[in-house]
Amino acid sequence: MVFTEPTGIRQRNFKVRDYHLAATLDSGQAFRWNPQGTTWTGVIGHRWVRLTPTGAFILAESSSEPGDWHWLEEYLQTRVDLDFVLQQLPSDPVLQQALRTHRGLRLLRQDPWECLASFILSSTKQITQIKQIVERLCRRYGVPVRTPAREAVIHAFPGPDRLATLSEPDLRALGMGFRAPYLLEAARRVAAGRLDFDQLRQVSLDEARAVLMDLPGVGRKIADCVLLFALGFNQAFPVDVWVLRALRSAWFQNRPVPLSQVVRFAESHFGAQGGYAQQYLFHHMRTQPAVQRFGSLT
DNA sequence: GTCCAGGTTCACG
DNA sequence: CGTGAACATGGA
Repeated sequence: MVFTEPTGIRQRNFKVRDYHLAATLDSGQAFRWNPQGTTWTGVIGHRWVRLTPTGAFILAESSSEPGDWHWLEEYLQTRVDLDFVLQQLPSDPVLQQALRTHRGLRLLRQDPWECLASFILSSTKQITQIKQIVERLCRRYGVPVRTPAREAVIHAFPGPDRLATLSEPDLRALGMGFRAPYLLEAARRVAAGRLDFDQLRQVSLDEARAVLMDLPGVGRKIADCVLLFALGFNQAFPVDVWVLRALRSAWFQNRPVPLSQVVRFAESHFGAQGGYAQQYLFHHMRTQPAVQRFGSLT
């Protein structure tokens, strides 16, 4: 069912099962979604998008010609059978607690360039600050996106070709500090075709990770974020400070285990769909008061 | 004013 | 190879 409103907005209802839109869009995977009540507004590619969960559906609105809407199903991963995925995860009580609490949280499938650039900017930044700096970058260097009447102007994420023309001072002027040269080099490498995301999808996890980690400012954690949130490597398990805390606390009895050992453990222990486990644990750590995070276990 | 943030790099021992 | 400090900036 597709129809057009007088304002030029195209709408479509997507039937979904087990889809927690708020948790998905607000769990630190993507940084450009803003809530107004239960409605979320953002940009996917060059399209303004508004999403509203309504029972068994997600109402999607776009101001640009949406075509068959496949781009949105791909982004939201609405076709993924969540039960099939989650049943592959270990039965550890702590993990199961997080799965129950945030049932319906999904991994998105984002644009690799936007994902890489955003996470280069994420290092030692709070999520609110990451959103701010990404927004500043889009407003300054992204092209305006077609928006419905009365809606605020919004910009697409600037492509690598655009950022590659800038200088380090240009980027530092946006307040990204020591991350500026990292972002610039990434943009240049992608713009020049020396980093090809389509190629990364064809190789093994280890090979793709090595290519990403060859970028300055991209270590294991940021590489795993891109592998998981954009390239479809569901085994990738980014370990940041929050997930590190969760793992040390629940799987290592709070012993000061080295980060490298925790990382090694995580990827083998959580298996082929470990990335989903990681995202549930991360969101759980960030949303639950410390005392009730893991039920009676801590 | 202090502490810390979805880390990475580099210089040590 | 494991550890610790430096790196910019600003929110809480």
